[in-house]
Amino acid sequence: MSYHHGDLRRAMTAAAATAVAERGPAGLSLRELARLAGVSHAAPAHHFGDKAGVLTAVAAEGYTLLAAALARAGDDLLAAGIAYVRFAVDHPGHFAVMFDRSLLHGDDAELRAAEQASASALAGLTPDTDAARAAWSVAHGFASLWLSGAISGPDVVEAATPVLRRVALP
Amino acid sequence: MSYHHGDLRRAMTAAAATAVAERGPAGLSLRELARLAGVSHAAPAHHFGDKAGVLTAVAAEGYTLLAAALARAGDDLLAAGIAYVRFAVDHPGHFAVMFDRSLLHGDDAELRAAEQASASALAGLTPDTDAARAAWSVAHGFASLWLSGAISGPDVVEAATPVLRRVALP
DNA sequence: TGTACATCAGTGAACGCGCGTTCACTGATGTAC
DNA sequence: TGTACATCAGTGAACGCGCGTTCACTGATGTAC
Repeated sequence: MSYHHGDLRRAMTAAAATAVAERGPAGLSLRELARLAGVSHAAPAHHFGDKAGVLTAVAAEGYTLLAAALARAGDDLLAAGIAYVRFAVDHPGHFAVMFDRSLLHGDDAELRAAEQASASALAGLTPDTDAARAAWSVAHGFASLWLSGAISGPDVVEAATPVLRRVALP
Repeated sequence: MSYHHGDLRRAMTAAAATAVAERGPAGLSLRELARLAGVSHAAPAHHFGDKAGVLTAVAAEGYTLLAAALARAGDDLLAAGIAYVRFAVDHPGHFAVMFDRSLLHGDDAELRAAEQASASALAGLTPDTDAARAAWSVAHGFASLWLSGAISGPDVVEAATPVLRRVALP
């Protein structure tokens, strides 16, 4: 690795997401992040300013990934719900950070844009607000409970499908 | 206030719940907790051992409160859902800590008993696992999204009712 | 093709701070006699 | 009723540690000529 890392910013958001997935947002420090990325302890601040800056970048990345996953599901409520749960389980570090505004720079432009993208993907699923909220709530709740270990089983999708179907059907 | 506080343990869990509600579990330190309770910095360790001990006590209290709230709802799925959401919104500090096992002493006897109590209150609502999971998921998801600000409105119960009803109806 | 220079990503030493932990202690309470 | 003693809740000084922040720096890259 040369003096100029080349893609340090990306390497650090990836390391941050992994660390958050393992020990929660509380456990992350800029110095640990630097260690994980194999870089001096002052480097993270150079790119992100502070810890909230790092987590904001992770959250923005998360919203972008989520929006893409939802878009792939088209207008099928059940498929979207499964995509949502799968996203949360596959990217627990991103998921943990996305819905905790107190950890983020809420006015960050990149974050806002990414949020907007996934919000409209969600809203596009159904014109009925309550139906959309119900679909979002089950998917979000199931994902959270699964991640916390409160609901468990051999396979997430298999466990989630019958639960999501109770709301997805018209 | 005398040398012996008298009910310091209770005062500290209450202060901890408030602090967690305001700034999240990450923001809490034993020294801050001592300050909030107006007591020397070594006192919290005397009662709880460490930070996880404090949060475990808060979580146990939360599960006990939740079990009581669910019991009051009887076997009405919708009423139970509303009670769940209300509990989360009224006790955000407890709620934030209850579902993050990494913050707790998972083998604490008091915690396990309280969890057991609210688990059986939940399981008693319906014999159908998927229906119970769906009800739990919507309530949990709605409460989480509301607390994060992702869903908002003038009144929680008013907003939650039509959403919960989509799952509560047989 | 070669040299000079600007830019900026990343370094590393230094600092002050809040933290958790330890430990000998002190003051209040309850109990035995 | 009074004294002696055990218990334990809470104190406060001291410690070492990891943290974020600052800042003068160094090395790599790109561009002008």
